Amino acid sequence: MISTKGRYAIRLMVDLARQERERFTPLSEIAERQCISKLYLEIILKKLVAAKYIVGKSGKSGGYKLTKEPEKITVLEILELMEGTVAPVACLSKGAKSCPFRKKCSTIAMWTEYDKMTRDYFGKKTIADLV
Amino acid sequence: MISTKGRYAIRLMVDLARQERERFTPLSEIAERQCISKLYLEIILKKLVAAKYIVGKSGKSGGYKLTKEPEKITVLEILELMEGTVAPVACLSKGAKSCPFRKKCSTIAMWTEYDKMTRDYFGKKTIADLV
DNA sequence: ACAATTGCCGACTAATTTGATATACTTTCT
DNA sequence: AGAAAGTATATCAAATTAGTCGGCAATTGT
Repeated sequence: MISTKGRYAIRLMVDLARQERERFTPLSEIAERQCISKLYLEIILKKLVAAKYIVGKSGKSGGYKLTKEPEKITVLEILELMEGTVAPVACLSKGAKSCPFRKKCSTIAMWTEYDKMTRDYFGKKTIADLV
Repeated sequence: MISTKGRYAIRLMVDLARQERERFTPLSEIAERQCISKLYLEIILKKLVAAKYIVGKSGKSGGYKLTKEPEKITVLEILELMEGTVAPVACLSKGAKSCPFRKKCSTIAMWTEYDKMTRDYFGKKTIADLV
Protein backbone atom coordinates (compact mmCIF):
# COMPACT_ATOMS: atom_id res chain seq x y z
CA MET A 1 0.00 0.00 0.00
CA ILE A 2 1.19 3.49 -0.89
CA SER A 3 2.07 5.40 2.28
CA THR A 4 1.02 8.93 3.15
CA LYS A 5 4.40 10.19 1.98
CA GLY A 6 3.69 9.13 -1.60
CA ARG A 7 0.06 10.17 -1.53
CA TYR A 8 0.70 13.55 0.04
CA ALA A 9 3.58 14.21 -2.34
CA ILE A 10 1.30 13.83 -5.33
CA ARG A 11 -1.41 16.03 -3.86
CA LEU A 12 1.24 18.58 -3.07
CA MET A 13 2.60 18.58 -6.60
CA VAL A 14 -0.88 18.93 -8.03
CA ASP A 15 -1.57 21.78 -5.63
CA LEU A 16 1.57 23.56 -6.78
CA ALA A 17 0.69 22.90 -10.42
CA ARG A 18 -2.57 24.75 -9.84
CA GLN A 19 -0.84 27.88 -8.64
CA GLU A 20 0.52 30.70 -10.72
CA ARG A 21 3.57 29.31 -12.46
CA GLU A 22 6.31 31.66 -11.22
CA ARG A 23 4.93 32.52 -7.82
CA PHE A 24 6.46 31.02 -4.67
CA THR A 25 3.69 29.40 -2.66
CA PRO A 26 4.32 29.21 1.10
CA LEU A 27 4.01 25.83 2.74
CA SER A 28 1.46 27.04 5.25
CA GLU A 29 -0.89 27.85 2.38
CA ILE A 30 -0.55 24.38 0.84
CA ALA A 31 -0.90 22.67 4.20
CA GLU A 32 -4.12 24.47 4.89
CA ARG A 33 -5.59 23.81 1.46
CA GLN A 34 -4.66 20.14 1.56
CA CYS A 35 -5.48 19.63 5.26
CA ILE A 36 -2.10 18.08 5.98
CA SER A 37 0.16 18.86 8.93
CA LYS A 38 2.66 21.53 7.95
CA LEU A 39 5.41 19.88 9.97
CA TYR A 40 4.88 16.56 8.23
CA LEU A 41 4.71 18.11 4.78
CA GLU A 42 8.16 19.59 5.35
CA ILE A 43 9.70 16.15 5.33
CA ILE A 44 8.06 15.41 2.02
CA LEU A 45 9.02 18.73 0.48
CA LYS A 46 12.61 18.27 1.51
CA LYS A 47 12.83 15.15 -0.62
CA LEU A 48 11.17 16.82 -3.57
CA VAL A 49 13.57 19.73 -3.32
CA ALA A 50 16.58 17.42 -3.09
CA ALA A 51 15.40 15.66 -6.24
CA LYS A 52 14.93 19.05 -7.93
CA TYR A 53 11.23 18.72 -8.67
CA ILE A 54 10.60 21.94 -6.79
CA VAL A 55 12.65 24.84 -5.45
CA GLY A 56 12.19 26.63 -2.18
CA LYS A 57 12.93 30.21 -1.37
CA SER A 58 13.33 31.50 2.15
CA GLY A 59 12.19 34.78 3.59
CA LYS A 60 9.18 36.95 3.21
CA SER A 61 7.15 36.13 0.09
CA GLY A 62 9.13 32.91 -0.14
CA GLY A 63 7.73 29.45 -0.64
CA TYR A 64 7.93 26.68 -3.19
CA LYS A 65 7.39 26.33 -6.92
CA LEU A 66 7.76 23.62 -9.55
CA THR A 67 10.96 23.49 -11.59
CA LYS A 68 9.33 22.08 -14.70
CA GLU A 69 6.02 21.69 -16.44
CA PRO A 70 3.51 19.40 -14.75
CA GLU A 71 3.15 17.60 -18.08
CA LYS A 72 6.72 16.42 -17.77
CA ILE A 73 6.42 14.93 -14.29
CA THR A 74 4.98 11.44 -14.02
CA VAL A 75 3.26 10.04 -10.97
CA LEU A 76 5.64 7.07 -11.17
CA GLU A 77 8.68 9.31 -10.67
CA ILE A 78 7.18 10.88 -7.58
CA LEU A 79 6.06 7.57 -6.12
CA GLU A 80 9.47 5.99 -6.66
CA LEU A 81 11.14 8.97 -5.06
CA MET A 82 8.94 8.86 -2.00
CA GLU A 83 8.38 5.13 -1.58
CA GLY A 84 11.69 3.88 -2.91
CA THR A 85 9.91 1.46 -5.21
CA VAL A 86 6.44 0.59 -6.46
CA ALA A 87 7.31 -3.09 -6.88
CA PRO A 88 4.58 -5.36 -5.50
CA VAL A 89 7.09 -7.80 -4.00
CA ALA A 90 10.53 -7.36 -2.47
CA CYS A 91 12.36 -9.48 -5.04
CA LEU A 92 11.37 -7.11 -7.87
CA SER A 93 12.56 -3.90 -6.27
CA LYS A 94 15.84 -2.54 -7.52
CA GLY A 95 18.80 -3.54 -5.43
CA ALA A 96 17.02 -6.62 -4.11
CA LYS A 97 19.35 -9.48 -3.40
CA SER A 98 18.78 -12.25 -5.93
CA CYS A 99 16.43 -14.91 -4.68
CA PRO A 100 17.93 -18.39 -4.82
CA PHE A 101 14.44 -19.78 -5.18
CA ARG A 102 13.58 -17.70 -8.24
CA LYS A 103 13.92 -20.46 -10.84
CA LYS A 104 11.50 -22.66 -8.99
CA CYS A 105 9.17 -19.84 -7.96
CA SER A 106 5.64 -20.41 -9.18
CA THR A 107 4.57 -16.80 -8.74
CA ILE A 108 7.36 -14.63 -10.09
CA ALA A 109 5.84 -14.37 -13.58
CA MET A 110 2.59 -13.07 -12.15
CA TRP A 111 4.33 -10.45 -10.00
CA THR A 112 6.49 -9.36 -12.92
CA GLU A 113 3.47 -8.86 -15.14
CA TYR A 114 1.63 -6.94 -12.43
CA ASP A 115 4.69 -4.80 -11.82
CA LYS A 116 4.80 -3.96 -15.52
CA MET A 117 1.12 -2.99 -15.49
CA THR A 118 1.71 -0.76 -12.50
CA ARG A 119 4.73 0.99 -13.93
CA ASP A 120 2.89 1.46 -17.18
CA TYR A 121 -0.14 2.99 -15.51
CA PHE A 122 1.69 5.43 -13.27
CA GLY A 123 4.40 6.09 -15.84
CA LYS A 124 1.84 7.49 -18.26
CA LYS A 125 -0.03 9.52 -15.67
CA THR A 126 1.39 13.01 -15.21
CA ILE A 127 0.81 15.67 -12.59
CA ALA A 128 -0.91 17.71 -15.29
CA ASP A 129 -3.49 14.93 -15.68
CA LEU A 130 -4.54 15.44 -12.08
CA VAL A 131 -4.79 19.23 -12.01
CA MET B 1 3.85 -4.08 -1.16
CA ILE B 2 2.52 -7.60 -0.68
CA SER B 3 3.99 -9.11 2.49
CA THR B 4 5.46 -12.58 2.83
CA LYS B 5 2.17 -13.80 4.28
CA GLY B 6 0.37 -13.16 1.02
CA ARG B 7 3.21 -14.34 -1.18
CA TYR B 8 3.87 -17.51 0.80
CA ALA B 9 0.15 -18.29 0.92
CA ILE B 10 -0.05 -18.32 -2.86
CA ARG B 11 3.06 -20.45 -3.26
CA LEU B 12 1.65 -22.80 -0.68
CA MET B 13 -1.67 -23.13 -2.47
CA VAL B 14 0.09 -23.76 -5.77
CA ASP B 15 2.28 -26.36 -4.10
CA LEU B 16 -0.80 -28.13 -2.75
CA ALA B 17 -2.49 -27.91 -6.14
CA ARG B 18 0.45 -29.80 -7.61
CA GLN B 19 0.02 -32.72 -5.24
CA GLU B 20 -2.23 -35.67 -5.66
CA ARG B 21 -5.73 -34.38 -5.15
CA GLU B 22 -6.94 -36.47 -2.22
CA ARG B 23 -3.67 -37.01 -0.44
CA PHE B 24 -2.86 -35.12 2.76
CA THR B 25 0.47 -33.41 2.32
CA PRO B 26 2.40 -32.82 5.55
CA LEU B 27 3.57 -29.29 6.25
CA SER B 28 7.19 -30.32 6.65
CA GLU B 29 7.18 -31.49 3.04
CA ILE B 30 5.77 -28.21 1.75
CA ALA B 31 8.13 -26.17 3.89
CA GLU B 32 11.13 -27.99 2.52
CA ARG B 33 10.02 -27.75 -1.10
CA GLN B 34 9.22 -24.06 -0.78
CA CYS B 35 12.19 -23.18 1.41
CA ILE B 36 10.01 -21.47 4.00
CA SER B 37 10.21 -21.85 7.79
CA LYS B 38 7.77 -24.50 8.91
CA LEU B 39 6.83 -22.58 12.03
CA TYR B 40 6.03 -19.47 10.03
CA LEU B 41 4.01 -21.38 7.46
CA GLU B 42 1.82 -22.66 10.26
CA ILE B 43 0.50 -19.18 10.89
CA ILE B 44 -0.42 -18.85 7.24
CA LEU B 45 -2.02 -22.27 7.04
CA LYS B 46 -4.12 -21.56 10.08
CA LYS B 47 -5.78 -18.67 8.27
CA LEU B 48 -6.32 -20.72 5.15
CA VAL B 49 -7.87 -23.51 7.22
CA ALA B 50 -10.11 -21.07 9.09
CA ALA B 51 -11.31 -19.69 5.74
CA LYS B 52 -11.91 -23.26 4.53
CA TYR B 53 -9.58 -23.15 1.55
CA ILE B 54 -7.75 -26.16 2.90
CA VAL B 55 -8.33 -28.80 5.56
CA GLY B 56 -5.78 -30.26 7.93
CA LYS B 57 -5.71 -33.73 9.35
CA SER B 58 -3.71 -34.65 12.41
CA GLY B 59 -1.82 -37.82 13.12
CA LYS B 60 0.27 -40.13 11.07
CA SER B 61 -0.16 -39.70 7.32
CA GLY B 62 -1.93 -36.44 8.11
CA GLY B 63 -1.30 -33.08 6.49
CA TYR B 64 -3.22 -30.58 4.39
CA LYS B 65 -5.20 -30.66 1.18
CA LEU B 66 -7.30 -28.25 -0.85
CA THR B 67 -11.03 -28.22 -0.34
CA LYS B 68 -11.88 -27.22 -3.89
CA GLU B 69 -10.47 -27.14 -7.38
CA PRO B 70 -7.56 -24.77 -7.97
CA GLU B 71 -9.51 -23.38 -10.93
CA LYS B 72 -12.08 -22.01 -8.51
CA ILE B 73 -9.69 -20.17 -6.24
CA THR B 74 -8.53 -16.73 -7.32
CA VAL B 75 -5.33 -15.08 -6.27
CA LEU B 76 -7.39 -12.06 -5.21
CA GLU B 77 -9.29 -14.10 -2.63
CA ILE B 78 -6.10 -15.40 -1.10
CA LEU B 79 -4.44 -12.00 -1.07
CA GLU B 80 -7.44 -10.36 0.55
CA LEU B 81 -7.57 -13.07 3.18
CA MET B 82 -3.91 -12.72 4.04
CA GLU B 83 -3.36 -9.00 3.61
CA GLY B 84 -6.79 -7.76 4.59
CA THR B 85 -7.01 -5.68 1.43
CA VAL B 86 -5.22 -5.09 -1.85
CA ALA B 87 -6.29 -1.44 -2.00
CA PRO B 88 -3.42 0.87 -2.95
CA VAL B 89 -4.44 3.54 -0.46
CA ALA B 90 -6.08 3.41 2.96
CA CYS B 91 -9.21 5.29 1.96
CA LEU B 92 -10.18 2.60 -0.57
CA SER B 93 -9.93 -0.38 1.77
CA LYS B 94 -13.20 -1.74 3.08
CA GLY B 95 -14.10 -0.39 6.46
CA ALA B 96 -12.04 2.74 5.97
CA LYS B 97 -13.47 5.76 7.71
CA SER B 98 -14.79 8.19 5.15
CA CYS B 99 -12.31 10.89 4.27
CA PRO B 100 -13.70 14.40 4.76
CA PHE B 101 -11.32 15.60 2.09
CA ARG B 102 -12.55 13.18 -0.55
CA LYS B 103 -14.58 15.63 -2.58
CA LYS B 104 -11.64 17.93 -3.00
CA CYS B 105 -9.09 15.16 -3.41
CA SER B 106 -7.21 15.45 -6.68
CA THR B 107 -5.95 11.89 -6.63
CA ILE B 108 -8.87 9.68 -5.61
CA ALA B 109 -9.94 8.99 -9.21
CA MET B 110 -6.49 7.72 -10.09
CA TRP B 111 -6.33 5.43 -7.07
CA THR B 112 -9.80 4.11 -7.75
CA GLU B 113 -8.92 3.25 -11.33
CA TYR B 114 -5.70 1.57 -10.27
CA ASP B 115 -7.55 -0.37 -7.60
CA LYS B 116 -9.99 -1.61 -10.23
CA MET B 117 -7.11 -2.70 -12.48
CA THR B 118 -5.54 -4.58 -9.61
CA ARG B 119 -8.70 -6.35 -8.54
CA ASP B 120 -9.37 -7.23 -12.14
CA TYR B 121 -5.93 -8.70 -12.68
CA PHE B 122 -5.78 -10.80 -9.52
CA GLY B 123 -9.47 -11.64 -9.65
CA LYS B 124 -9.03 -13.39 -12.98
CA LYS B 125 -5.85 -15.20 -12.01
CA THR B 126 -6.50 -18.56 -10.36
CA ILE B 127 -4.26 -20.95 -8.48
CA ALA B 128 -4.61 -23.33 -11.42
CA ASP B 129 -3.01 -20.72 -13.68
CA LEU B 130 0.13 -20.88 -11.56
CA VAL B 131 0.51 -24.63 -11.27
C1' DA C 1 18.84 48.02 9.87
C1' DC C 2 15.61 44.95 11.69
C1' DA C 3 11.86 42.18 12.61
C1' DA C 4 8.78 39.20 10.57
C1' DT C 5 8.42 35.54 7.58
C1' DT C 6 9.62 31.56 5.51
C1' DG C 7 12.47 27.53 4.39
C1' DC C 8 16.09 24.04 6.16
C1' DC C 9 17.89 20.58 9.25
C1' DG C 10 18.35 16.94 12.57
C1' DA C 11 16.64 14.47 16.32
C1' DC C 12 12.94 12.22 18.71
C1' DT C 13 8.82 9.23 19.57
C1' DA C 14 4.80 6.26 19.88
C1' DA C 15 2.23 2.83 17.63
C1' DT C 16 1.92 -0.72 14.38
C1' DT C 17 3.48 -4.29 11.31
C1' DT C 18 6.52 -7.82 9.87
C1' DG C 19 8.77 -12.02 10.07
C1' DA C 20 9.53 -14.87 12.60
C1' DT C 21 10.54 -18.53 17.04
C1' DA C 22 9.28 -21.33 21.13
C1' DT C 23 6.58 -24.30 23.80
C1' DA C 24 3.02 -27.11 25.00
C1' DC C 25 -1.02 -29.71 23.75
C1' DT C 26 -4.21 -32.63 20.90
C1' DT C 27 -5.37 -35.85 17.40
C1' DT C 28 -4.72 -39.98 14.71
C1' DC C 29 -2.72 -44.11 12.82
C1' DT C 30 -0.17 -48.42 13.44
C1' DA D 1 1.90 -47.19 23.66
C1' DG D 2 4.25 -44.18 20.76
C1' DA D 3 5.46 -41.67 16.73
C1' DA D 4 3.85 -38.32 13.48
C1' DA D 5 1.38 -34.73 12.53
C1' DG D 6 -1.64 -30.56 13.17
C1' DT D 7 -3.45 -26.73 16.74
C1' DA D 8 -3.00 -22.96 19.89
C1' DT D 9 -0.90 -19.40 22.39
C1' DA D 10 2.74 -16.41 23.59
C1' DT D 11 6.69 -13.91 22.83
C1' DC D 12 10.14 -11.10 20.39
C1' DA D 13 13.36 -8.04 17.73
C1' DA D 14 13.65 -5.09 13.93
C1' DA D 15 11.72 -2.08 10.75
C1' DT D 16 8.34 1.13 9.17
C1' DT D 17 4.98 4.72 9.56
C1' DA D 18 3.11 8.94 10.73
C1' DG D 19 4.05 12.42 12.98
C1' DT D 20 6.23 16.28 16.45
C1' DC D 21 9.63 19.50 18.20
C1' DG D 22 13.13 22.98 18.53
C1' DG D 23 16.38 25.72 16.58
C1' DC D 24 19.09 27.74 12.72
C1' DA D 25 19.53 30.22 8.15
C1' DA D 26 17.97 33.09 4.52
C1' DT D 27 15.27 36.87 2.66
C1' DT D 28 12.62 40.86 2.31
C1' DG D 29 9.09 44.56 3.27
C1' DT D 30 9.11 48.69 5.77
